[in-house]
Amino acid sequence: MSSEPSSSAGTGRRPGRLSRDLIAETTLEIIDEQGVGAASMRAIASRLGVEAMSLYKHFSTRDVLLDAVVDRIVQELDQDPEVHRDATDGWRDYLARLARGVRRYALAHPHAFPLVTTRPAEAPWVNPPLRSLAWIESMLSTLSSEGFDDDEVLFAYRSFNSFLLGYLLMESGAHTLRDPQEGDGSFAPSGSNDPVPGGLSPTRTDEEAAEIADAETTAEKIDPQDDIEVADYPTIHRLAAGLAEDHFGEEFDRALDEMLDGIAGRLA
Amino acid sequence: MSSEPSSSAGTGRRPGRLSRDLIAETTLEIIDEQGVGAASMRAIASRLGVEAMSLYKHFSTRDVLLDAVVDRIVQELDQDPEVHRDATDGWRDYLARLARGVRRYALAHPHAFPLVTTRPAEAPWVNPPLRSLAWIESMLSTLSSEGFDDDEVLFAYRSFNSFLLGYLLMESGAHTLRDPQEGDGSFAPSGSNDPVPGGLSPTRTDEEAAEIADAETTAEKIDPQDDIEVADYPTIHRLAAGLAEDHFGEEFDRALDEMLDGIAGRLA
DNA sequence: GTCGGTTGGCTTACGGCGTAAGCCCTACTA
DNA sequence: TAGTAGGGCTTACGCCGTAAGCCAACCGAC
Repeated sequence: MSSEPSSSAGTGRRPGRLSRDLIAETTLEIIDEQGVGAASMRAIASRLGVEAMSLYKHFSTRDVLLDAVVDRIVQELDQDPEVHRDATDGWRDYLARLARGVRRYALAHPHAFPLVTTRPAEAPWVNPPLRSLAWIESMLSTLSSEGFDDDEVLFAYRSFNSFLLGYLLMESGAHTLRDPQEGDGSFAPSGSNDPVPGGLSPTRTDEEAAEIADAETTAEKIDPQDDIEVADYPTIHRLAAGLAEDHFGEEFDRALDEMLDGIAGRLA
Repeated sequence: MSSEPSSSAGTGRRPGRLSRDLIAETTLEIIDEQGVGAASMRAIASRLGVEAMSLYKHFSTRDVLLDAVVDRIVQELDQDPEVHRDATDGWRDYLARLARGVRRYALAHPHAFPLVTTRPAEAPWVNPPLRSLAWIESMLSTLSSEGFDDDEVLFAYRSFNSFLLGYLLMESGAHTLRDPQEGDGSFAPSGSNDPVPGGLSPTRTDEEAAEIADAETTAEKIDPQDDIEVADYPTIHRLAAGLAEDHFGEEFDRALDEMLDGIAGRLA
């Protein structure tokens, strides 16, 4: 008696409430808020006020659903007014706009970005972070029509992908840290010959791999840089402040420019 | 009566058989063969001839075990004779050797590499693919002693990380594809407005995110490039052969060189 | 030699997961 | 108005990570 906004009475079972889009959107919400691991079929269904098995009427498998979430993220490029579908202002402008669009969606969904980057592709050249045949086609044909020969197109494609992949994974990774936990804040030595005293180590964080801690409220407690053994890692300690600083914004544009220079330099 | 090499009889329960190292090594074996998702506590234990709960005497949690696996991979750098711990032949040689060492371990463990790249870090600057305080210290202090000022060290550190991350994720991703499945080989349109007919879609592949199909024997069946709608993606179709080609080896060295040029160009 | 403690296995059990199978109400179509 | 298909629900299975506790084998002290 309280919640049905639309037509006839409705026992709460009205068909058609669910749809692929609605499910994928809700899943993305959960991932953004609590990480990939929290997006279980039961959790997604429950947020939709529905039983888990109902989702299977729309997605044959959780993997397929996650693929749809990835698609949904990538498709944010279609809505991005800054991103152009063709090179009206030259290939450089086209690629720069595309790159900034990708960065925008990567930063909008830091918990989901590892999904975009690591989910296995259907073919070896359907690369993250584009991951959509339509956008790949757009990029290849645009460069082609800008006078790139085939080798140059392929070189640009691979440069573009690996640059964005690396930069954005680094940047989004820096924002989604492991849960720092309460008690001892010491790190595992990890690099050298570690005898490992006992069972000191972090806690939960993720499940399979790309799952990332909730973080939400972290970001302050991470700085006790005196936790690190100063004697063992003097340079890290000296540069700690610089390492923690976030120049990603400015540096991205500069690095992007250099990557584009590299492409330009390869043109005949 | 058959398998005990060492001391007294042994009912098969002799303590000390298990160790952190042995467990981590076995886990890495399973991951290399069958992907991260296959490395369940029960599966690992069973390969060791032991019950799952016994592993918890050595690792408090599966996550901690996976961290140890990542450490183990990164520590392959320590054994790599091509990688030097200091810049006896200059910083360029040092970084190039380090980069090639990282590439070596990335390609040696393509199923595990996404784990290295996406596992949340303890601090925002403990970046993949180095992920070890000892190696980070080594790199920072080496560059420092080579005359880099602090800003230059940090710039080099970030360039190095993001370059390797992007390039190697692209390369290892190209080798670990989704299971192509038997029946219809058509892709999901994914990019444009896809109405999506029914439930056609791939099968199993992964679990959380970084899990990747077993692949082992794939790599042949991936080429039916006529599956792609030629009309919709003419440029992809035209470039399909080039896209499928693998120049990663040569291109890595060239791209690495350019990245190092970029660092050199930033020096005062 | 015996004996207590510690170590490193094992057993049991719980709740959550993805999902196969099948039911049944509702809404649309003829 | 009957028939049908779609979209929910229920039940159940086998796997997962792991908490709790048990017990044999070893080890150092007497």
